[in-house]
Amino acid sequence: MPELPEVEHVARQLRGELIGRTIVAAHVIWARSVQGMDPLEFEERLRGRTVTAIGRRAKYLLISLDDGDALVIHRRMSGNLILAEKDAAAPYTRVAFTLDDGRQLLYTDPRKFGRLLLVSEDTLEQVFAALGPEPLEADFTPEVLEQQLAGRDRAIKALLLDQSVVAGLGNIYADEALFRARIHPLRRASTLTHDEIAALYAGIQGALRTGIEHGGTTFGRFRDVYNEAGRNLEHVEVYQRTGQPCPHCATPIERITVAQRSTHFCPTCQQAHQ
DNA sequence: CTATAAACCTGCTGGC
DNA sequence: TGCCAGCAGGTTTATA
Repeated sequence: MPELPEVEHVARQLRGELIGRTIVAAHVIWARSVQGMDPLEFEERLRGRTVTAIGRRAKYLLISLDDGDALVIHRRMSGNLILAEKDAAAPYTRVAFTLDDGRQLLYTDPRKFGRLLLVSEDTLEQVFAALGPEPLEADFTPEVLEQQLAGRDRAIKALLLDQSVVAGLGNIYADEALFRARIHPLRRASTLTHDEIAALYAGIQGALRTGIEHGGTTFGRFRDVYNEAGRNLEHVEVYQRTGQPCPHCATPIERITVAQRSTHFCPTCQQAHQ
């Protein structure tokens, strides 16, 4: 669920709420939500730490701490970070942090797929080693995208979901980016023209920026730090709009399966062969 | 390199 | 109304 825009939105909210706050206590309720460390050690190392910065890499949220460690959170399918009052409870809370102002930061996750890691700053590089370029950073250019796709013979939709090709796209924004670029999701990457890749580049950035602008896309469970849904669903053009008219040509949107993921596209605007 | 399946989990939806 | 199969935004690992 949380793709780059949803993580970015929450990162921006937390930046205003968490920097300078001290974690008075951490409480792990579902042990497997903590990766690579005993939950007791996780709780101990977090106690008394002050938040110095909030960052994001791909779909990972980073909470930097005053001892040089970073709390890294990947919410996978159903994780949410919610700010709550002192004694408030949220359903499916897996890890709870008590802050020095009395409030709590609750990690909720019905499906238990999400993971929290506590790592030293110099270990971060390893955690992110397999990630491709950050699509909204200045060093991501159409040329970089072209290079990432060069010689690849897979369906373009599958490659957009591959975090080592471009980091941060998920099923929603991959479909949206392809629609914006008018590229059929099953096109082999190696058949894309220079111009099509340029259009795809613009589509990726446009879809992500629109998502961030509207506080992320809530389809199902995504909530922000204030437990509010994202507003981007009404700005989505093809995702989950099977049978509805294409916003560009009114042809009904179709749904197929690509790389085992539901995929939505306009059969008129996104032709299999240009 | 590519493709596919399964695993990790629970909740929701649609069909009967 | 009740039950059950199938599906869900992600990633990793195994197998072919």
